[in-house]
Amino acid sequence: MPISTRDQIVEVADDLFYSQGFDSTSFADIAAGVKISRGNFYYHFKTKDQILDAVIDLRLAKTRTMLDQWQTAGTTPEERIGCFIDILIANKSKIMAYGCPVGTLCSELSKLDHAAKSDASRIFSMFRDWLREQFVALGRAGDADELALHLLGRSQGVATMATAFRDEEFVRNEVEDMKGWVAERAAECKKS
Amino acid sequence: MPISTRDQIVEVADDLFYSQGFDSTSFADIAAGVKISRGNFYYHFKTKDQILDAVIDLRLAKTRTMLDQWQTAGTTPEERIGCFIDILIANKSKIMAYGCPVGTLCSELSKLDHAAKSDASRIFSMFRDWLREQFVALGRAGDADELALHLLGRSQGVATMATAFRDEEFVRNEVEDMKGWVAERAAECKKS
DNA sequence: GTCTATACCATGATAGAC
DNA sequence: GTCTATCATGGTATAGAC
Repeated sequence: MPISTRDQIVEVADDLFYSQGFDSTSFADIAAGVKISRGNFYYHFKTKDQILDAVIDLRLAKTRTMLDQWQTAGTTPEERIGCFIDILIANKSKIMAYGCPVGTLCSELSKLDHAAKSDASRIFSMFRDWLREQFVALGRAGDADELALHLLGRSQGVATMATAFRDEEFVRNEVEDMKGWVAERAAECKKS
Repeated sequence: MPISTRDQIVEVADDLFYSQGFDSTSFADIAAGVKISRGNFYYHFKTKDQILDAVIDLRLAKTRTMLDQWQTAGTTPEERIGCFIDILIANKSKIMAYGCPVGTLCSELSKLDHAAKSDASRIFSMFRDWLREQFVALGRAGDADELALHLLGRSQGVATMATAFRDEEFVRNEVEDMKGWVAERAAECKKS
């Protein structure tokens, strides 16, 4: 089954919104990426905001798929949380160039005071909810959400610093430190 | 002494680049903020990049002043590091709306692949160097730079999450946690 | 569903009067 | 140093032929 033009547009827009930012990506950029005319473009999407909505939906779906994969990839909650932490390594190059796709989109939409900013933060919520479940499974039902937010925040911080300093060693160190932190939370729990 | 038009332009541009982003702030926006015509504007700055350079210089100077104040405001390294952590509380409202001025500018300029992106990261370096000195003074000469980067990263993560979730309690919790972390680093040191 | 052509506006930037 | 007037470009968006 060939990929529909609409889906191609959303895929290209997804990439460009990440690498160039939402505001500075023009319809012409996207049309050129899909190799269609601008007129054809408008047949599929009437406004730029509609493309943004579609891109956010795509990212939500991709995130869902990824979380489901991690759910089966790891045999313990600690391993599954490790899958989350490891995306900083797996996507290192892109993160050093463009930051975290979720964090930078949320920040940009906040500055633009864009209507879709709460939709974008739902991608974060998806990670947050999944991480919270993992911490609950780890036996930390009491502070699972707090721990989830903390870890999400730390990964964001690493991404921002990686973009500013382009320091691979820092990323690796922080990833190890975060994994150690998770192990400590797990150990604290068994103790009590 | 009245403030020069040039300085007013840079001050207004600084605010707007923070609240709206660099790319989506137009010359018209800045001119309107200073209440001058666009023609007058071009007398002072020929290109948008020149204003960005001036804004980055202003932010470097403001950061320098702030760091010098903290240097005398705190009597111990731990207290001085506390001053850094407390900006998350002091600027909470703006951070929830627009993120960290340094982090979001670096991220935006990276996506735009702008020539000034390395200049912007020099603001981060200024914080990093100052924090490193504090950790050295705390007796952590061996891993001072690593600890400085870690703390800088954590503050960035808190800022990004604060923008996405607008959760004041999260910010307060993280601030307390970061201060506890600094106290632990100090204690580890006295022990050995 | 895809194209060309085009309207319209905001923006970065310039020229020249005062 | 400040203004008005103006230009060129590029971006969003629409109309209509194929």
